[in-house]
Amino acid sequence: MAKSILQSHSYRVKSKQEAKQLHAQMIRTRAPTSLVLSVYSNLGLLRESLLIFNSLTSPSYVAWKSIIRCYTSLGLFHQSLLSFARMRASAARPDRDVFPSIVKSCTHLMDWKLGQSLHGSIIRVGLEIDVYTGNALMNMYGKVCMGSVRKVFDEMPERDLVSWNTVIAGNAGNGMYREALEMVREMGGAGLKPDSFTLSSVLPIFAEYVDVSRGMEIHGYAIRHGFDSDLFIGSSLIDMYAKCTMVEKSRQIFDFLPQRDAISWNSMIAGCVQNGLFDEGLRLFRRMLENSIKPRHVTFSSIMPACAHLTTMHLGKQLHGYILRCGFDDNEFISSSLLDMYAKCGRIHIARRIFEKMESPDIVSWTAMIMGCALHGHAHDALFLFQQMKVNNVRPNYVAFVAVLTACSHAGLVDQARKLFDSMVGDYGISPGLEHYAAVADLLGRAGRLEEAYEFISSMPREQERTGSVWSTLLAACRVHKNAELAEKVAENIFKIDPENMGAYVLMSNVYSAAGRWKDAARLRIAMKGRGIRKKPACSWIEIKNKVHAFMAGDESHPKYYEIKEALGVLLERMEREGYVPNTDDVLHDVEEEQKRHLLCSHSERLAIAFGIISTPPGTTIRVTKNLRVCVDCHIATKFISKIVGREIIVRDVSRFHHFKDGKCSCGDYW
DNA sequence: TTAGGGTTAG
Repeated sequence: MAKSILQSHSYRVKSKQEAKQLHAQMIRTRAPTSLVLSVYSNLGLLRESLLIFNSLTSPSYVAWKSIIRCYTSLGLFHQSLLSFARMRASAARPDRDVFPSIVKSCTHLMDWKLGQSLHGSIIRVGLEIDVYTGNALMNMYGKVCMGSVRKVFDEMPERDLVSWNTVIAGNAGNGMYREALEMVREMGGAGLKPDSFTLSSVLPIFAEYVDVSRGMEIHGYAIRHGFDSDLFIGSSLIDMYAKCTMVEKSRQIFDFLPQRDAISWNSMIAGCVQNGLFDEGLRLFRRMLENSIKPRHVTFSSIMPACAHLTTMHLGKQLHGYILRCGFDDNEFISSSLLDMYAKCGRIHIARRIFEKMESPDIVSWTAMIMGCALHGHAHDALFLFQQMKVNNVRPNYVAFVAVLTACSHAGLVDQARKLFDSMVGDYGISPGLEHYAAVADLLGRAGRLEEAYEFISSMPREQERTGSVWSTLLAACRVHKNAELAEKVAENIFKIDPENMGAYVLMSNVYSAAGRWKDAARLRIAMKGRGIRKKPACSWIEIKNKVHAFMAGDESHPKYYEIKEALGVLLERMEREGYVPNTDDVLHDVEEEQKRHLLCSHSERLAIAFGIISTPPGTTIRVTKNLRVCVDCHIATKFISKIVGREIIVRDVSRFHHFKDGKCSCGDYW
């Protein structure tokens, strides 16, 4: 009697309060305790469930089942498996409604051995035909062996929507995109319609393919079926559009989501950062915190590249502190992004320390570290790391070769680079891209092997990749080696592809000036003006007491301008006494020598360095960042300055770091 | 019993 009352009640119980009331009623009617237990466990009330369970001297099958399912649903997978073992020892036989939970626990704990033996038990008791059990098994195999997923799926006598979704997710998760999409089609043939689970497996595929038109088809389907306000679909859509470079669309979806969790915030933040909207990414991150959404580990690896690209150390350091407090510092993704940030912000030693603490660095960690060395001109460290990486059975990929070739190109290791280039193609079958060609071509050119460089660039198989920037490196080399003839040939190639290439105009006009062909130089400058082409303005900045001070070339707007100018005057006098001779080669303007000297002194990096010197105590390291390459004269001058004021001056230009100390620079004057 | 977001790029 009591039992039937309870059974009719139990599925309607929705709150703890109701459950308690029912419990009281059950005690009065002397209902079986295992039923009370199932009411509590279905609500995920572990404390209440355990109180009852532990009072049982010999728990029934129903009692075991309840407690196991309660553990699994709360994510307490170890306890769930432990209870299962105890249940078996007590001779209670497992049945259909306990296996799915157990298999799920196994899956989360990645205990594949136990999972397989469970599969054996399931077959022995003939439960492999059960849909729920089969689905749980497929889900487990989806994380280890797709072959087994197919096998279970093919042998299932009955399949439901979850079965299809599980196979599709398995295929998608294992990079078998074609198969996944094929199954979505087949599923329609079996009379089942894709639901929100299906879509959230499919959307990341189109994100990966950068196929926005098919992504939009899915978006349309989601709208028609009311899935577009689904939290999961929302983040997949945000991600898909962002990966297809349509961040505005991502933002629209984000702004209109009825609710947002940490993952939707993260998708949006990552979307901004991946598309170069670093400030916006950081703004959103702050807003996320203001909204009391706790960042997850993924959030940190998404936001860190923003600090790296903006070279804002103090922010990156704050985040590092946060990461340590959260205990996320052993996460590979976070470590890689952290070491990259430190390297890009000039702290190569900290980057190295983080790298060395990593248990098993993956290809990205190695590459970030190699790139960091390249950035700081530590070419031999980079080459050594590249070897070590291979010894550790990490196979170099496209990006790794970009990094190691960059290291060579920053140190003038031309033959090393050619060997690496050949090995990339011959040993690893990687087809070289623009970046690889650019690095080698740059090296050949600067080594004076101009014709070889010309042939090398001309050998690029894909014409569309022979861009202005690849040719420009050679053009710059032609200027240095004063080969006006080849330069003209190169420039012709550039203007054919990219008639607006401002850098090429400037370089070519420099080539003509250097060769004394003033008329030609003037002709080009007029052409530039006519086309409205202007040089990218130079800008340098320095962080003093967490405040960024920016200087443009010839900038007189800084409140301390007169002190800066005075300091530069004093420095110039001392530099000249030490033997400094201004190098006016880079000064394009047709002006008097005296004015050229003045122009050099007003270069943005020099203003920033002088401001750093007068704003910090003696001995403090000066760190300046510049948006273009350091000019030849400023490089010479900074070496003198470092010696005169006895300070280390670190300048990060657009491609690398220069560490100036005692009158020398870490780049060995090769940059 | 099924789902979404992450690190490296002259």
